[in-house]
Amino acid sequence: MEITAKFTAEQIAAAKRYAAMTPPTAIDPRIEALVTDLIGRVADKWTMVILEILAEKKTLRFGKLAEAIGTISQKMLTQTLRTMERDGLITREVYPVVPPKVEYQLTELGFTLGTAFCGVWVWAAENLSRVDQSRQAFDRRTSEASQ
Amino acid sequence: MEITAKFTAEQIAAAKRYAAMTPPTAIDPRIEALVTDLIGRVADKWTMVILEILAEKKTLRFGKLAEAIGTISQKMLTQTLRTMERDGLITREVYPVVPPKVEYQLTELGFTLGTAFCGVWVWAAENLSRVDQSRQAFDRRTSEASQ
DNA sequence: TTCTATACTTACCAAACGGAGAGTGTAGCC
DNA sequence: GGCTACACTCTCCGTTTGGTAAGTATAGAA
Repeated sequence: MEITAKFTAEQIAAAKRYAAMTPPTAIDPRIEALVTDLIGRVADKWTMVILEILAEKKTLRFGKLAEAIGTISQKMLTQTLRTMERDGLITREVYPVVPPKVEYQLTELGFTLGTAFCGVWVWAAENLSRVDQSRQAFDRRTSEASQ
Repeated sequence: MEITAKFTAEQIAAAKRYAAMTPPTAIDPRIEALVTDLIGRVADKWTMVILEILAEKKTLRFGKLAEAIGTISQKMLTQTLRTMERDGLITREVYPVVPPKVEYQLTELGFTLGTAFCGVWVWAAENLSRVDQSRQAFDRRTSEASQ
């Protein structure tokens, strides 16, 4: 699988270890709510993309990051980076020069989150065509049904 | 401006191993876009919760599912379930009785996705307090800075 | 003096999200 | 005849999201 080249063998092994664990049952609902909330914030499109790019490129300036992502607006990039910094996923180093220079890096926390997401990424890559086929079949069924 | 938190020697070593093991790879951007898109759709709050509940309870009717989730609106539940069915994550079995009876189950695809997400779930549970501390520190820093 | 580079920041606006609440269909019970 | 159960389905409407475009700050080059 091509996509797995993005991750180290180590990361993939870690993801598989996680995956082998049975999902936790009976959990304190307050904790559960917090975890769900955290996942909700962390699991958005741009956060994942940035996590992935920074895992690969190590250190990037704002502009280079924007370039690497390709389609993101400045506003969203700033916003996402700020949130990630607040959550402790990345570090933001400002050089007091003109024109400004700011470098972003993953923290260890960000790195481990990337590792955890690795499992989802691999799943998505492996099952892309299956999902696609399922969607097509579904759409065919529903359009027939509506006639 | 605050400057970076430093990595431990261990983390730096890990990062170096990681760097050594990860040659820059070129992935078909179309595949990448599709995967990102797929993850984006699949990684939303309700999908994850439903995945989790169905993994545990195996088979549930619409009403019981709503009850198990607790806070979801009918509209969102219907919508999320329909999308998941389209993506091949769940099956929807309709019994032609009155009043209606509909049962939902995970497919194998849905089950494996739940498994993949388990890693993120575990990460979130393990790092909840670290993220929380990071946020508090960040908020303290920024409120100081704005005075 | 004017222009350039860079990382934002702000204002504005359209689209999407998502909740509340009412409506739908119908077999069987009272 | 009227009521109930269940799984939707639809409408209205406030909130959130996210894009575009313009503005900010300032050292150094031309």
